[in-house]
Amino acid sequence: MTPAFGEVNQLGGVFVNGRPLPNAIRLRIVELAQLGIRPCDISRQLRVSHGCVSKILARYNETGSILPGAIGGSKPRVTTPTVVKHIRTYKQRDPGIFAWEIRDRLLADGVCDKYNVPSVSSISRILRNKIGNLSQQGHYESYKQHQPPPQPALPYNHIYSYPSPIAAAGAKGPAPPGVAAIPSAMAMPRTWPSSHSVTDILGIRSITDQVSDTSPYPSPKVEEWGSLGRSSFPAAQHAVNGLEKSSLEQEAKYSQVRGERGVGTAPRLLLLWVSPYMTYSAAPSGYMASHGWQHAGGTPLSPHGCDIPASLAFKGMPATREGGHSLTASAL
DNA sequence: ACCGTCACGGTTGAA
DNA sequence: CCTTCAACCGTGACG
Repeated sequence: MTPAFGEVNQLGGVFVNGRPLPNAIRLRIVELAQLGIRPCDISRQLRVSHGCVSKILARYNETGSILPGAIGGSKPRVTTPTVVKHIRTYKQRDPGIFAWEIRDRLLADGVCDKYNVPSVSSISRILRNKIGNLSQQGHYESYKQHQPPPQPALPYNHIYSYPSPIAAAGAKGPAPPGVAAIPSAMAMPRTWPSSHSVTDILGIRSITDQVSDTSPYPSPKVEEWGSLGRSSFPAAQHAVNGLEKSSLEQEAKYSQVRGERGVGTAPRLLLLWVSPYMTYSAAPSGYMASHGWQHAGGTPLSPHGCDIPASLAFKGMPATREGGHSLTASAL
């Protein structure tokens, strides 16, 4: 069951057990790190456990992606790409072929042996799910690729206003075959937006500016996010319209500005007091949706590869709009 | 004080 | 449909 509410960690941050942190936060972690802020301070500011900060940064350094890994599913056990290809061929040649006949042929043609031949039900599923009407769809390369998920149900958690666990870039492990792990061009984005103030970068720059919902910053760079994902980013669209409201409201009740200033140790930082919940605000989804994230939905360029999102060329997350949030910045 | 690592309890989604 | 199970998650604790 998807918990409607997250839990609160020791630092006061909200999280949903078992689910990835929202991209907005992940991104922020990387952004802050690139500003030279120490992980421990990032952890405190964003209220994310240091273990998590550490993990996200490590992953980012390794893969260039801020995205979480792909969750769930399973690798094909018998339904390998080769098998699928053969099945497709059989089906094309004889559209009326039965699953059991396909099975026999796989054996007869030596595509499979009796130990790894797919069951009839597996074959049926393959026909249904992967081959469908065979009119086109020639690609089977990415078994993990989500199909065009028709309006996904509500995302796991309204707290995370942005939709969907972006199926992540297979951020983990070795880059998928054939895909350069990190396209140098985007790998290590040191490109910062022209603005240099921390607040700008952090995205608080203008809560006020945020009113307009198209990105306040017609950033050319944001687009790079488009290369995001090997998988779809299905919910992006609907999220924008659908859920954010409610999630915002929900957040709103949580947000409160903390009076304290915590982080005693980092006098040099500009402290950003963001309600811990703010990061869960809707803004990011709007942001993403309005920029290229939708990529996903459509044509993942490189089905499994393009994990690498990209440069963080980001002009700062729109932190929040809608008044419900508390967000204050205080300098020390 | 900081940070890397990992057990834990959790979710997800293809098979 | 339903169940399995291996993938991933972030936290929290340890060293």
